[in-house]
Amino acid sequence: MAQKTATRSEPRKSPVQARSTASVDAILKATVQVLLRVGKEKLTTTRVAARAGVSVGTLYQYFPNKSALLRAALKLHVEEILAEVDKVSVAQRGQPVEQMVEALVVASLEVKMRDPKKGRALYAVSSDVEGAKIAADAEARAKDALVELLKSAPETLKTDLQLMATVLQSIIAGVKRRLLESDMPEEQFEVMQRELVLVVRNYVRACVGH
Amino acid sequence: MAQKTATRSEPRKSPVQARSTASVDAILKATVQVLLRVGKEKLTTTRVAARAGVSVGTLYQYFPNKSALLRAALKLHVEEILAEVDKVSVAQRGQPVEQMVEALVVASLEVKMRDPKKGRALYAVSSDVEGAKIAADAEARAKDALVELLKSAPETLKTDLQLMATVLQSIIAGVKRRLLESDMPEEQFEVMQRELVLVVRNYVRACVGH
DNA sequence: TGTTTAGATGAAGAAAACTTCAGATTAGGA
DNA sequence: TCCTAATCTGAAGTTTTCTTCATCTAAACA
Repeated sequence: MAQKTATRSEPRKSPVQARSTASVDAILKATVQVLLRVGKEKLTTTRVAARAGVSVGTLYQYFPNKSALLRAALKLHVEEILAEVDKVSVAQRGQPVEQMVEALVVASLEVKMRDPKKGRALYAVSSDVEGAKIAADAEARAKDALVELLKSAPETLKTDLQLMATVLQSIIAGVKRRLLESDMPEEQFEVMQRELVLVVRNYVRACVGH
Repeated sequence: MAQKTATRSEPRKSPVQARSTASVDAILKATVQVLLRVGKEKLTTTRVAARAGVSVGTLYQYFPNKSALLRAALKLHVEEILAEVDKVSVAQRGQPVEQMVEALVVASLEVKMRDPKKGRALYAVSSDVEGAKIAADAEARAKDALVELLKSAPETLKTDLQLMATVLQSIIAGVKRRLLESDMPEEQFEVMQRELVLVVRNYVRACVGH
């Protein structure tokens, strides 16, 4: 008996020629655009294909189904952000903790705010079970990186680093989301950022064994 | 030409007899249960009706469409939580700020953690455009309440109260979400809560004009 | 230039839900 | 008890979207 719930996840075919790579890129880009314009509910594979300037068939050549397409788009976005924040992590290695977390805050908010609409659109996708897994995975990796970063600090931290990292992540994510959801003016953004910096500085200061 | 996109939002009919009220309640309860068991993607009106022990027709008598049904369920949940947190707000009126925010943190986390699965299930719904509006609305009201609460504090706060309230909300929400999404053991929960209390205490302390 | 392989197409089939409505049931009052 | 209004039922119509596949086009290469 053939398995009924096949639902493959892997791409159906790997692009080898240039034009196919272009197609995949266009499709992924179009996915975000459609998500932005009509929302997840009314996103259809046909619509995505049309926007990408290809036919549905082409889409299905690279993505086994709609769900996989959305997941791919989400993953791409998440990885991009992760890479940016990682960059900051590397740059801050060995610096004083307070400076570290300030840089982290600035970088985290900046990245998200560069394209708030994209963030919001993809955020809807991540609420699916599959999407949540991707987001959780990225968060876990980011946390590991943060722990390593904290380890490199000159100060002795009396709080458990795992815990600290989780708290910092949660706090930053909370503010990030708030900024995303309420599209506030640029000025409000900076005020919030300053405030968040204050919060995390105070927090890590409290974690330093004197 | 008749408008094609009617999509009414209001209930189709108001319950007047006891049995219809019971039906509505059952349907709303069933919605959450189905959401929990099969997720938003596979939630169908028929399935909800079946679980509620009524027929689809009955469901459509009170909810014009699936979307309205989900919205109603979300609203109910949000209002319940809001009411609980409001209760704490009233109780803390006039207390020192640090105590206030501690109570707020405890209450916020406690309420959400009482039924984490329900929270997570409904959270998926709120990512829809309509759902986001409901959540945002509730958050705005909660913020107003928080501002009032802060006003009643004996200390003089040098930071703008609107800003403070927003920051506090964002931070608490961030941790709340983290706790919801990663179902951690009870012990981890308490550690996080303690840490969050530390964070908000430090923050409000910094906001007090000495 | 001819052959082979990768890639693209889109009409059509299949599946899944939503939503309606005409008729059956039940409750409450006269 | 009988009548009316409220409520319930669920099969069937409608719509929507996913997904496939036989066929066509373009690229690579000898």
